[in-house]
Amino acid sequence: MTSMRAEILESAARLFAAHGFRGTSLQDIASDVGCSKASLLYHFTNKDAILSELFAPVGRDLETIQEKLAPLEGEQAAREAVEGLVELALRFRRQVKILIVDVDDLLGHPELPDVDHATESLVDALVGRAPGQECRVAGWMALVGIFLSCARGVDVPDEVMRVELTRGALRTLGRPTD
Amino acid sequence: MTSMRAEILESAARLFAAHGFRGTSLQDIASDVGCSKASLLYHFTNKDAILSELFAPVGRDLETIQEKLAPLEGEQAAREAVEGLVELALRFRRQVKILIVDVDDLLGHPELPDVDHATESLVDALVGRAPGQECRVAGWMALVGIFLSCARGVDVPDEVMRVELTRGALRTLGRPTD
DNA sequence: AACCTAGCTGACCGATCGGACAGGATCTGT
DNA sequence: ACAGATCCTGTCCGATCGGTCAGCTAGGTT
Repeated sequence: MTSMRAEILESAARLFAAHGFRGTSLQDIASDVGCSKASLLYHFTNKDAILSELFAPVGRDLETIQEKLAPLEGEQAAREAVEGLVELALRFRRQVKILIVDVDDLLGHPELPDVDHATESLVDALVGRAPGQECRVAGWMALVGIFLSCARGVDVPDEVMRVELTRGALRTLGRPTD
Repeated sequence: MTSMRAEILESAARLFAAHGFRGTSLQDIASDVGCSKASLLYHFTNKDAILSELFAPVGRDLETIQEKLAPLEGEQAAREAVEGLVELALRFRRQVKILIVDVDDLLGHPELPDVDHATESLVDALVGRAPGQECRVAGWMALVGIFLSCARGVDVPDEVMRVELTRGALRTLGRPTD
């Protein structure tokens, strides 16, 4: 049997995905795991800590992407940023197994790493160099769409999805796919 | 001064946008309006009714789009569907003034018109005819992105946005823009 | 004056929330 | 056998939730 902590995280991720963070009570998680609510609060200091731990890798990955992106310029930067975000989205889906549902609710959560700001910086870096405001909006669409697609748990093999998302995002950004 | 009902709807829309449906209490709305919580429940039967009224036009518009889409085929259908959704998104932003934040939370709400199913049908009709599954995912991205862009309140003039979104969505769908 | 109605409110309700805490159960090292 | 640590739970708490209800107030009708 896996550890209690892991089970809690797994259940929490699934329930947060299904009903949102605010829509999932500690009792809901405890019932799903099959333990008491107090047991949750033994392993995690509070409800926010559960969410925080689920999102920790996301914050780190976003930082890594930004660091890799910083010295680059132009089309290469855009391409790498998109691929980085796709990578992140895929890992999000495979490993952490949390499916973002009420995205903005989560992003605005004070306990989380500053995903919102990090993403905005990426988008600025990504589409700021593209001609006009058109690509800015389209870029937002694509990037938010990437996360949302993963959030909806679109049932597509990872490899296929990777290519699709990368191409789709680049296409939306007004760049040729190859 | 505008009517009490209108003020409640306006405040509710703004607060739902800022903190989500579950994240906004009746007391929050009442404080924002400057009336008592009981007054809200005099004008609306319950909290769900407020949300329901805010979303009513969306359900009607989606039905209209579907009806117009039904007899069409191929590329024309895709184009019209996208434009219809853009139209909807713009009206969403201008008139209703509600900014969808926790999208899936709202879409899954039992009191709402079946926006989720309607949207899915549209996406199926829209990208089902495109070659392969690639466009399916990309289509999802684009459409969800359209709503999300409006949800984020991207500050772009309507006319510009309309063109951008239409082009962006069509481009993501793998169709030429003109 | 008397009455009715629409709009609104304070007080209250049961349910549920996140969280605190003391203590039971089990295991390990001595 | 004993002690300590680890893991887990039942119980309780204050706060807040959505919602109910009796009643207040002001304006119009008779």
